[in-house]
Amino acid sequence: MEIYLKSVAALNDETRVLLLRFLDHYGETCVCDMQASLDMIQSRLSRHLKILKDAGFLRVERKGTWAYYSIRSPLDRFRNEALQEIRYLDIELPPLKKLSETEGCKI
Amino acid sequence: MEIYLKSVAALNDETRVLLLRFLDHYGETCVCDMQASLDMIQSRLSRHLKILKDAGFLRVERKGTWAYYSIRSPLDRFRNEALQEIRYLDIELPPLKKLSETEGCKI
DNA sequence: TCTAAATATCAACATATCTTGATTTAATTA
DNA sequence: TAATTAAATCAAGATATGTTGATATTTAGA
Repeated sequence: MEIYLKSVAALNDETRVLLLRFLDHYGETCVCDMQASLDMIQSRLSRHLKILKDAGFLRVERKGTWAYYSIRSPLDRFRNEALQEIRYLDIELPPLKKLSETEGCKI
Repeated sequence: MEIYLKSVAALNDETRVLLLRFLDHYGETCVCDMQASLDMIQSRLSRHLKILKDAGFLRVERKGTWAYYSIRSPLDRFRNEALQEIRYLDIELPPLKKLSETEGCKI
């Protein structure tokens, strides 16, 4: 029950669906760039990323103070099917702001 | 967004997972037999069946005062994968009590 | 049409989840 | 080690969802 319900619960939120879509589209991104691109409060973003990670959808790699999130690969059948479903949704993605590469984040 | 989020929300509840598992295992069953078999309060059962139906997982057929629910077929890829996932869960199913066929329900 | 049985819906409360701002932790650099 | 930046966690209030008992609806039969 555990894993299944956790992954379904993770999928059951518009913010997290957007995050999955974002990372699926733009690939590995650091938290501060997501924050800038999605105009989302830091604690909120961090919370949802954690939920997605704990549910097996995301992986994190730390590089210094930055944390880079990306979609875990390979995903199992169910999670993959969910991601597929999300690809078909009519969600408008904001442009990616890569602050981290230029002037730094300074949020 | 609508349909996808609705179907995910429907999957995001232990009671509804149990109901899907039950109907997947025993096939078409009337509400009063589910009520007896699962020892579940009527309004609660009715609520969850409605949510599953509205999310595209179940169909209903009325025969007199009885309502027979069953898993809709065919299911789309995502819902089908979810059902598959549910089949692997370690859920103990109660035996099926077919009151409707014998003495009637009289709940 | 009155009654009864099966099911659906409603209202009130309980519980869970999300949002926000504040605080804490971790890593880097002076 | 002190200061700074990025990210994680916490606490409180707001919102959504589930549970229950009561009521309404639907259908069948006397």
